Amino acid sequence: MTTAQRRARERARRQQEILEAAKEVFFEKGIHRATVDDVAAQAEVSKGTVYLYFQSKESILAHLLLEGLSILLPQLEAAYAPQEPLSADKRLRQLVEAYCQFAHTYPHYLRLLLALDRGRFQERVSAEVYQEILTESTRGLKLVAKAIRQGTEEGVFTADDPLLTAGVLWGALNGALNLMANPVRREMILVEPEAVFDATFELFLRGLQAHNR
Amino acid sequence: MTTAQRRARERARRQQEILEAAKEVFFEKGIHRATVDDVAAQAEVSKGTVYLYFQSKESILAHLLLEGLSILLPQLEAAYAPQEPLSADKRLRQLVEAYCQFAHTYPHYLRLLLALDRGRFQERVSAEVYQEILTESTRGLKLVAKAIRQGTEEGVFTADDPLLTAGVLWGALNGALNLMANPVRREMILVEPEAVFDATFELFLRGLQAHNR
Amino acid sequence: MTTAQRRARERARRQQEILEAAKEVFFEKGIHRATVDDVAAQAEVSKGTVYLYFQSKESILAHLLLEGLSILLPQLEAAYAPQEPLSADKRLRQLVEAYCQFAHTYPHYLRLLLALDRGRFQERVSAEVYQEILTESTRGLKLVAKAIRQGTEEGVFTADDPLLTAGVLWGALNGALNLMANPVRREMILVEPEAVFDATFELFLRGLQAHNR
Amino acid sequence: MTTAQRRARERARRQQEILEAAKEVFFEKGIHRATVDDVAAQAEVSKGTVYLYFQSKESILAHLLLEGLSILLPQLEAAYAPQEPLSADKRLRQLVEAYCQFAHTYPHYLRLLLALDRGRFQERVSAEVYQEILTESTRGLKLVAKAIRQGTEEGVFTADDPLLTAGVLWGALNGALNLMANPVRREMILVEPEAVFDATFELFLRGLQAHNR
DNA sequence: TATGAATGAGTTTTCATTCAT
DNA sequence: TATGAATGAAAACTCATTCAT
Repeated sequence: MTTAQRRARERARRQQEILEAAKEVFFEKGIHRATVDDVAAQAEVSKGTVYLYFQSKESILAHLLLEGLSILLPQLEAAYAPQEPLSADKRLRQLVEAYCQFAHTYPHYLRLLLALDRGRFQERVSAEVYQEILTESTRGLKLVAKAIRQGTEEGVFTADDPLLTAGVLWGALNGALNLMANPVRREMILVEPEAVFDATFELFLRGLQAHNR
Repeated sequence: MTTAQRRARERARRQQEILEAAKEVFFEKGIHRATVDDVAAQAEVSKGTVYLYFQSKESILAHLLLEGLSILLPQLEAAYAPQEPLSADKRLRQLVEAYCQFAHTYPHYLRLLLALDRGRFQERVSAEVYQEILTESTRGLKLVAKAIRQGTEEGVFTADDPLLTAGVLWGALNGALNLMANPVRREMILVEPEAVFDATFELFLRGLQAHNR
Repeated sequence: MTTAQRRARERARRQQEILEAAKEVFFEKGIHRATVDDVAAQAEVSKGTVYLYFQSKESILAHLLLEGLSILLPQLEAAYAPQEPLSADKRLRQLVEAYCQFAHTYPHYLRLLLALDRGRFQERVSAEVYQEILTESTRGLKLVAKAIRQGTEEGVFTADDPLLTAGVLWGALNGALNLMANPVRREMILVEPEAVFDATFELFLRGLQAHNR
Repeated sequence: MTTAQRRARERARRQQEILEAAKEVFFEKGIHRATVDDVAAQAEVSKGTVYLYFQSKESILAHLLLEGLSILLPQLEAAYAPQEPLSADKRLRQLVEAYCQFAHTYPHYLRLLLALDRGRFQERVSAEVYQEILTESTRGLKLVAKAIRQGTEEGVFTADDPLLTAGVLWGALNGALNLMANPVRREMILVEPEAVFDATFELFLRGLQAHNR
């Protein structure tokens, strides 16, 4: 039992070490250019060992993604502050601020989240991991939806389908982030990235509040 | 003279054929997985011929992108309808509908546009092509900004910086499209893609119109 | 007849133009890196035309080589000065000086001559051209041999086989030129190229003159 | 420890095997026409494996060159016979004979040495390997220079700059070898290669000994 | 469990040469 | 005679993944 436990802990630690190395390498060289060799070298293990802990390069990516979500979600939950008596407006604002903060503090994780599309995750990743990514992502979205629902119940927001509206906000914010992540498009807009992010939320909020009409 | 003309036409046609083949292949296998070999095979020419018409794989992509823009832009311009006396509201709505229409009719081009980020275009593509992409993209955005400016001048919209606001709309709509393009996220929202797109615009418009406050 | 003549002249002129272009391109980009396309572009003709006048890239090279020889040989002949009453010593010295001069004035042609080995001339070039290269090269060598023979007849040189001795001189001088053409070896010797060339000849001459044992 | 040692030995052996295969292939097809695929096939390993042991095609060449030098140099050193009391004349003769012997026994390595010019070694090869080539080459030349210096000190040779004179000899001998390596030129001289080599040295030696005048 | 050697298909790109017009 | 589009065989190099030890 004890041995089994130590084994499991050892294994988890090693996996974490490799993940840490992958993070460094992926973020520095870019996901495409970084090779599994690079990851192994950075983790100071052999390439074979990497494959002992992860079934594929994509799988490493998926775990990294999960890690990003595991950072983001507590922050969103804290921002939502379920136990405090807060206005829907404030709640939403705090959620968005938390996301903005996350985008700013962990640009690499953000890039991963935004690029979620890319990899052939579904094919190359174990069903559990894929499921977990889905669950975690949804959790975030549901917090937003909950804040919106609160607003509609309090009569300050107008939204028929809170989950859809949360999706709209989520998409719009990501759209803003995506837009400004691209040099071509940045040349088009000519303001700092944050301005677009903020403007997006303000506009969205105004739309949400415009209940008459 | 006639010979030269025919030559030029032949050349243009062949280039178009290859582009068509590339479109097929890129859209079916995905940009990453499709190879120049695939393109050549699809176009029923040799690989060398492909390189006779395009300087690199990225260049093919860029031309495809340009083609997409050359479809989208006239539609946006028609939607804007400069010569007609239209309300800003209507103009904006028509622009967004045109974009939605485009997204629906040419999902492949859309994917290209949304994926613009990827490639290292700037490095692998002739300066002219890159410039053209930038110019064309900007033209679309400026139409949107113009409609918004008209609204502010007419007192129906509130927007300090029309170009920024246009960027917000553009980003938000793309965000919606992106969101729904991803199976993971589609599973999260549980409505059809168009609904998110429409909801995004309606919310944005309401925000724009909420001039008091 | 006249028409045929003009045709022939036209053809010769065109061939010369292409050769000129090839010279420029080969010497600037290096023989390996220069392509037939480059040559055609420089000559302002189509690639097909190049192949109308030369059977292969190697053939162009061979003709260039021939051109180099056609510059070098008159100079060697002038240096030999058959009609003047000259000492063998002087004659030889003049020949070597002429070669040194040529090496200095036409480094590109020299490179071609020294690299004669490289190409698969014999296979890719018409028998006539190959024969001509051989004949021309031999003519130069024979001049040197003649000067040496004169010296042995006058009793100032010791050389059993003048042609062999001429070959030795020729080889030694080329060896010196080759040696100094290479950066690795230049770092080894640490003097200017000309010094090695001159020293080679002086040593050779002394050896030639040391007739008493 | 033992494992590591065996690994290292295994690795060295494999590298040697590939080098052996490369030698065969390069020497048979010529350096230009031989491909890395050929080398891999000859070594009966995959192409990837070749690149596991050598960073580039040029690098293989460099190692081959180094191998040739590692054969030649001990023979030159033995020929110099530092501990024996020998006349400079004899020493030099032995050095040249050793070189001739090498040229005869290892014509392929010789070809590599003579063709050293070609490749862009400096760019494609690790600095260490390049340095080593330079060092080894220089060592041979210095032996020759030392013998010449001994001769000048003993008053039997006349040479202001022994290193330069050694370069002259080295260049002349290589020139002779080069000359006879080429079919075109061999047809010109009409004697066996060795004769030119020997004649070169004899003439050089006589020049060196002609101290009066 | 850990290693790292081995794989080999796959990638983009080049270029001498041919040939229909 | 001149054109230039088309060819397609190479070529060098990469890298995710496997597997014997």
